[in-house]
Amino acid sequence: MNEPAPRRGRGRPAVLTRERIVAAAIEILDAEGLDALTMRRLGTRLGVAAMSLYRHLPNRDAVLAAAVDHLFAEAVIDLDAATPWPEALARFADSYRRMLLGHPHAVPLLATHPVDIDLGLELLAGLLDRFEAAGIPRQAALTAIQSVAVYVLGHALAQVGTPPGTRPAAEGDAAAVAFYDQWFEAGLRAMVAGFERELGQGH
Amino acid sequence: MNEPAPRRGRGRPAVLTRERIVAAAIEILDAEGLDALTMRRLGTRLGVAAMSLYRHLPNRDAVLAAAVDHLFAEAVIDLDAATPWPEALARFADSYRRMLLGHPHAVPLLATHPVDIDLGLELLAGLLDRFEAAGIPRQAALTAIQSVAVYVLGHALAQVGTPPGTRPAAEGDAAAVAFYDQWFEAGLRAMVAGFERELGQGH
DNA sequence: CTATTTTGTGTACGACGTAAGCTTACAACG
DNA sequence: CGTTGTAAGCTTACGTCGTACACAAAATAG
Repeated sequence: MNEPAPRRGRGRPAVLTRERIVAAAIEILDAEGLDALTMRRLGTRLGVAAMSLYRHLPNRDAVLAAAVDHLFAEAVIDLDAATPWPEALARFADSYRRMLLGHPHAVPLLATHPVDIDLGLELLAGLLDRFEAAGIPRQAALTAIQSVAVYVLGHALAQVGTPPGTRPAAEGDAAAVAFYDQWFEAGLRAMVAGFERELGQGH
Repeated sequence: MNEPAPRRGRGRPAVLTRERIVAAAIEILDAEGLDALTMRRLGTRLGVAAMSLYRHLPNRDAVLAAAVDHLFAEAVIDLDAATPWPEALARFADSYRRMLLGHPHAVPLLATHPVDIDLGLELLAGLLDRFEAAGIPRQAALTAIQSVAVYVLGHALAQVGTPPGTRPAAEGDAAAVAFYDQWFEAGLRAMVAGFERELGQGH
């Protein structure tokens, strides 16, 4: 339906692209937050009327979903084929977390709009391979990966959802960041160690 | 500021209460979802004009925050003083998850609006005691508890955020429910086992 | 030049959150 | 009893949102 065949040539030339729209959406998100990401603002930023966006995406929610997919792609890592799965899993967690903290206003979005499932599997293929190489059944591998992913997302939600004025940050940001870093590491270590014990640590 | 002193007697008698409002909000949430929870609808359901609600709560967000606190209180458990902490932790996770799945439309809300911190600590006091009884430092206990809480929330987000038509549910709901149950158990077991190994399982 | 096709625009509608000022229904006091 | 004070609820109104619909503009194909 949308963006069907780019049958080039005919018709008024497009000043808008799905990609340009998504990029602008993420910029607004990062700069001003989710509430500021309105169709009108997005249009203004692209030098276009709000309604023009609807030629490329069916509604606001589709803009958000596209932004989610784009952001998730930022979290991919490439893994040396020699990396054992527990380390690969931890590296994925770090990378995912880094992406989330790099776009704090987008975290509630990622939490609410699950990434497209096929895209997700594609992006995680390299990680899945590390499990397969250790002879771990695909289902068990997916469980471990998803459990970690879910932990990382939940943790990021807690971190960005707590206005930095509140409790645990006695002083400035540095202390709060350290607090969350340590917490993150501890939970991640526990979970990975638990799976390691259950699945055998490879080869 | 709001609901200051219920200096009874004077003035027009109140047909509205904070509690009645919060209860109605949760009913709407459960029945029709977050988007349906508007001030006008909430007013209608209580037989009152939308603006009347503002006598009791400063704005819509306060309604949501109050609903969050109320829901979280549903998840408390009381623990036998003999329960070892790993079991207590797992029971908390189950209880928390049960509450979340009992209010699927509220899950994104819980994800976005962190529960009031003092209320949270109060509700978790019993659980914290189980760690203290095993001689585990408070900070380590909090890390473990919060890690589990964050995992549970993330998992619930994944479960309720995936429209049941999509991938893993080959048949109906039962299969999907079983899928998520098994995943949940596996991740939880891994994390609790990991903390057990790290903290010692309590003399 | 005309027809066709695609993209962007203008206008309009209904719903939202909520600010401001008004009305209503009580208790207290004379 | 009437008057007054006060808290609760109501009416109206404003600005903003997403988006349906009909139209204008800008290119190519014949």
